[in-house]
Amino acid sequence: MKTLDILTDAEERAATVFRALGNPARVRIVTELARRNACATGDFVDALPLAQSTVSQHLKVLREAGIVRVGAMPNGDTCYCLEPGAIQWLIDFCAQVCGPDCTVFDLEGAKSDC
Amino acid sequence: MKTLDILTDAEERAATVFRALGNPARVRIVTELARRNACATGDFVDALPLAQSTVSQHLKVLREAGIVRVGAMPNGDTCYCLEPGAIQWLIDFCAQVCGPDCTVFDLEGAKSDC
DNA sequence: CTTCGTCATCGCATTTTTACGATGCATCGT
DNA sequence: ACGATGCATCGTAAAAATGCGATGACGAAG
Repeated sequence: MKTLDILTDAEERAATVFRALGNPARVRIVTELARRNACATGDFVDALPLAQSTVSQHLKVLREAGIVRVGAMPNGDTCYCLEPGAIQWLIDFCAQVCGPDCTVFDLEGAKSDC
Repeated sequence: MKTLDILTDAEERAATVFRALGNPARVRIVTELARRNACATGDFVDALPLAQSTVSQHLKVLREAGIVRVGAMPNGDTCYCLEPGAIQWLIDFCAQVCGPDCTVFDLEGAKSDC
């Protein structure tokens, strides 16, 4: 993919986060994580019809996009949590793109140029 | 990519929209569209360091993901607008995933299992 | 020390995405 | 009728993503 260095930092980051979330397995991982607060890798392997190595890859993508964080359970097991603020940042980005109150212009609307 | 039919409809749609937005050029197209309300294809070609055919492809992806809508200017030229509600839907999805007030759990936080 | 359980990473095959030029196809002005 | 203009689509090449088994790393349990 072409680098496209005309983008703002926010746009660049948004594209990265969007891409990371743009996969069914990874969306599921995130929703699962939001629901259960913290999961071991194995939990995702159980919850998804994918091989362990594949799930691990997906977790890596989410980690590198800053959506997910690895930690350790009290018992020492690895665990994944949502990166605090990552989703909120995305929401803020979207809201800002759409304007203050997310006004979207309709083809029929008075504000439209179409 | 594996079908992963365990996903809810919302998750499925979210993954599609995320994927469509997960590209620098397409993020730029959307922000440009939000800023200028309506654009002809040529406007994007001017604004991006990409060939016309490539831009057209990106617009197709955004169309098929329901993020963008084609219409016609008063003078008959084609024009693109943001699909009303598409971004808002995404915001709502994210907000819902995170919980009512987007509570995100920190590794150090009292609510964390880590 | 050895074994087992839990993950990450590697290597590879397949599929998908991305980008481009070429081509087709309307519409507009002349 | 004719040549521009503005786009979409096609065909194709290169790059990236996806998925899996095999392998390695490493602490727990025995």
